Amino acid sequence: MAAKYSNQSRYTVAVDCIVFGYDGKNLKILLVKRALIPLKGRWSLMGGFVAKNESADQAASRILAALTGLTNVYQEQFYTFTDPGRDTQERTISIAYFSLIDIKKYKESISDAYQAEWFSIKDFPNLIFDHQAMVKMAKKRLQYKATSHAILFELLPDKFTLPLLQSLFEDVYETSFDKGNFSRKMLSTGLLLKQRDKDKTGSKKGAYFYKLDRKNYQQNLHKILKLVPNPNSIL
Amino acid sequence: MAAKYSNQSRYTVAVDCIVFGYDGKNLKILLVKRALIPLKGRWSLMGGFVAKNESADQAASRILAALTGLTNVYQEQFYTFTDPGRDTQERTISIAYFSLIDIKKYKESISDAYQAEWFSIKDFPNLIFDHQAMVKMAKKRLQYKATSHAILFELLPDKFTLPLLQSLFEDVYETSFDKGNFSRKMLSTGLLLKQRDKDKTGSKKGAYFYKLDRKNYQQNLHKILKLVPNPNSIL
DNA sequence: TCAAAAGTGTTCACGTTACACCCATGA
DNA sequence: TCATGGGTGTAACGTGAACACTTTTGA
Repeated sequence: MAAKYSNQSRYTVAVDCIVFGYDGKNLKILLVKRALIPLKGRWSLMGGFVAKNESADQAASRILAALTGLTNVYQEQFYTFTDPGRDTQERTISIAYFSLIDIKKYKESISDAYQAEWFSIKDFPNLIFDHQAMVKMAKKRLQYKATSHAILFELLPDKFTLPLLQSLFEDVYETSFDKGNFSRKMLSTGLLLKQRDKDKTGSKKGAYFYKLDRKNYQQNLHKILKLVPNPNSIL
Repeated sequence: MAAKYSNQSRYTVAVDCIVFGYDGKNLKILLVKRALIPLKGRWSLMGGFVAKNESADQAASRILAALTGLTNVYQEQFYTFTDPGRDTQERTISIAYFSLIDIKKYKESISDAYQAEWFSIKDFPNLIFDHQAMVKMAKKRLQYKATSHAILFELLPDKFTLPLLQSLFEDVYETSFDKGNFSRKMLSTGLLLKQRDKDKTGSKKGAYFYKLDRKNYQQNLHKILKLVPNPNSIL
């Protein structure tokens, strides 16, 4: 075995996940009741420690899969929280991730091992440690990233309508957009494939379903800037 | 003393700094010869361990100050590297920061304790561990951030000319801009204060110096999107 | 037939681009 | 005086915002 760095402190390293979902009306986050001492039973983000032979990315995937049953989920590391006193039990570094999942898929594959619940991002309970700050930052990052990257689609079902997409954007940016301009802009990206069928639950006329064109998705991602109208006034 | 989390692994936590500078011609990074076993003497990023009673931000400031003598420097945490095998000595998490400094101020206050040298971002030696990946990612983040935030000014002296500013942007984005459009866009931000004197080293006519309006800087930051012409084709 | 939501068309204002042009000055 | 880089003017173009208009269909 190799020698170690001498005289250096070592800390536990955790991963915490802000799991975003969208129920058609509100942007939501998934919270769990903490299973560990201290603060056992309090609401917190889903998290866990980074094990010996895995990276933080792998830990985040493992933890999300344990909670939701889902794999191949959009996840992004966005900030590492290191305040010496942030965890009252012992010094712990936390690498924070946010995840975007289709809330319906979650319901199909939920694990009951954790007491998990969805809360509106606008109204959720007090969280332990610095988890409140994590949520706040995650939302900002999501807003920032989504101005120039087509990631919000990850929150929707495979088939979705333009009005639904618009209401998602409106909720994420807490504003409203002109429907005509919104639909033209989205369609101009070339990322959407129009389906033959319509969703008739929202109106009498019905709105066409669209699917994300996953083939061109990766290639077109870099072309898409300014998906959001008026980002200047928002961010 | 509080109880600890049992059965969890603990790792050393380091900070690595990508220090950017601009000499008037090329974007540069500051590298040092590693002082520690293993790989002692090889080129690497400036780094160090996060001590018991400091945050990673504080560690990054401390480490940068030790190397450059500079405080109050623009620094930004951008990614945490966690691959289990990234450090060959023992498992170490590294929180990476990039810093933007005025290369001339550095020369005034350099510490000789480290064997440090500036290298062009386009041509620098092989680095230890995953430091190569860190530099690559830092450059991308710098490009990304600077499209919408006036941070590149941190690389320039207090007084600078528009042609110099333009050549900096051109070097960062590896492209060229129309000088007329560039100057109008920069001036339209309201961030630049025209000085009475000119820089005559670059031309016979001379170019006016400008200063950053630090008073309105913070207030205007959020208003400025798309400082870079044609970001679509670049990023 | 009418209300309500989906979707289309059109105008106007503005910002960006490309490029021509003028300016200042040291050699 | 002329070459050189600094700086200004401007017409053409494209895009986004606003809003009026048409379409569809269940009640």
